[in-house]
Amino acid sequence: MKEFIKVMKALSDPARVKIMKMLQHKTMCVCEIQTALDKAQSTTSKHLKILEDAGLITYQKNGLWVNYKLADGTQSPFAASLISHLHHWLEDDCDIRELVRLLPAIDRNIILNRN
Amino acid sequence: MKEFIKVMKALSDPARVKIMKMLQHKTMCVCEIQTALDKAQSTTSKHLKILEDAGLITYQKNGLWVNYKLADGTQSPFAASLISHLHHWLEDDCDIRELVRLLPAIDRNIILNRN
DNA sequence: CCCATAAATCGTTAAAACGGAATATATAGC
DNA sequence: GCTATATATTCCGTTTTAACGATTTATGGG
Repeated sequence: MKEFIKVMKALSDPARVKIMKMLQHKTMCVCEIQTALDKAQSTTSKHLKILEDAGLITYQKNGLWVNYKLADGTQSPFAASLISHLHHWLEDDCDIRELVRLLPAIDRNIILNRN
Repeated sequence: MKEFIKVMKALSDPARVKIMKMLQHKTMCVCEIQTALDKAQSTTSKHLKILEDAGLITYQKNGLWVNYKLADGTQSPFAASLISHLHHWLEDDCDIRELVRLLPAIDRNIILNRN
């Protein structure tokens, strides 16, 4: 039950759902996600931790960057099921469409003014 | 998005999940649900309203009684999907098993000391 | 070793959620 | 219309959640 509640709670916040939908399209680092959500860095980091604790996302460190991606669902059958449903859910949601449209422009090198 | 969040939030509370799992076995009135959950009447009533707003349950009035049952999911595709998954999810959860085991003994007439 | 920097954690505040007691509403029986 | 009663709503205290700024941690480069 606790595991189930954890997954549901994780997906009960619009910002976290947006993160899931973005990661469906590409792996992203914290600063990219932060930019896309237009939230503080600490806030973004906390959302990511909640999703990770629920088994919905995983990360891979690469130097200073931490790259987040969708989990494969092996940690939790509930997470697995919801990850796969989310792939087709909210595809025509207005906010999500706009977010996805802007995704290609969100790049760590552009955000941090580098080439 | 709002509709999706509403469904997820509704299923983010153990008491509400328990209600869903009980209604999977039988239609129940508020006082029966209240007894099973061991919560105050107002608390129970509020949980039911949240589930109903999310399109997860419906009710039918019969005199003074209000009989709640699982929704058919026509109101929301998210609700529909989660209702059907819940049927097999948490079947071996300890608390749920115990709750279901006690279900046959939970009857409005017994609760209210009649017959 | 020191500096720069991406991300995580801590401290605090405001808003929302959960709980129960008390009250209001609605229906059945007389 | 009056009473009894099952449920809904209101009020209020407590806990949880989300947000941000500030600080800490961890890694790479000089």
